[in-house]
Amino acid sequence: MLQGDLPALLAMTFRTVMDRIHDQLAADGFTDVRPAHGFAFHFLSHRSGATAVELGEHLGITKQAAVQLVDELEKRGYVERRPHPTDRRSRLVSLSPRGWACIERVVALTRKVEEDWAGLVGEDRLTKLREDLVTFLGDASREQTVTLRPVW
Amino acid sequence: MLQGDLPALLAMTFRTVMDRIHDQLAADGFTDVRPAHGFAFHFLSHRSGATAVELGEHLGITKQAAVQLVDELEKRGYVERRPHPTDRRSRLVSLSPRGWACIERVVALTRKVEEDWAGLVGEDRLTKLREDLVTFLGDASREQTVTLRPVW
DNA sequence: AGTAAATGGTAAACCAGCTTGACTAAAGTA
DNA sequence: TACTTTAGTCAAGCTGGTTTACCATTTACT
Repeated sequence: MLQGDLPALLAMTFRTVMDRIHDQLAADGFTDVRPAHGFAFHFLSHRSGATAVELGEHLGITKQAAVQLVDELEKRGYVERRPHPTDRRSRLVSLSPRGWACIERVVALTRKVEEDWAGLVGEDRLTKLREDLVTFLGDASREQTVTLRPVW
Repeated sequence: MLQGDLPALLAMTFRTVMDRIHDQLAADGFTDVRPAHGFAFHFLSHRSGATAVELGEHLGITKQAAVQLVDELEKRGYVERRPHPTDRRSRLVSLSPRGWACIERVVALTRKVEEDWAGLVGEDRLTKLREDLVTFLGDASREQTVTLRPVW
């Protein structure tokens, strides 16, 4: 192991990070969150008060699947729903205190990973790595839509 | 877009590469392959003649799921099965000519991606990027098992 | 050699997380 | 006012896995 082409290395590295964060999250009592939830959290943390349809569009899933996901997150106490102020068909979804606590934990754990990596290769190389990835994505986005979504 | 923490960048970059390879593969007539198949192909290309159980272990799925996957790949002409020479319970799975053609195409497309990336940031930085990822994986493998498997 | 345990594969039921398609009710628009 | 669009619901179905149980063969042990 510990070799292979660049795409494989990217996949393994990402997988490793996800496993690590997932495990530590579980140790902190957040046992019922899947990676897909993380993307929902991230979206909701930036625009608190989104509709299920908007969430679905962002995650690249149907509105039905999005509603189902929100149902689940609501049942587990991570999000809250309230009636839309002007549109009586709609309901606004936002993070609950527990949801905020979870995403803050994820941010902290992510930062810790980056610190560890900086310790291994140095701030300088890590910065360049980040820049390079952004460069690749910028190049790709000329012909493809670049999204942050479940990988496969 | 085109920002975010390092794990998100890794995910987006990987996803972008996979989408690109998947699309180009489809353009070459390999329309019925999923990413998970790629891992099976990679495994089989290195040790031609593996059992379904071994494949399952490598992919991190049950043997039943592995057999199902092989059934599918056989039906689509990517792998062949022959009786195991010494163990009459078992059957050996290996890549068919079409399977080989597919994986060779994947290798070529992957190489093309890496060339494009080298063109964007230079051979030198790309090499360092690769080294850094290997470093991260090496570090992680002290406490976790690092595997090349579906990401989530 | 004889028997028990392990192993490769099969069969069937089930499940999660999505999809498609048809629908209701509210909102926007001509 | 009438038509179209939109947010969400309901129900059925699919995919890619899992669990449980099983058979047949091989391997290990005495």
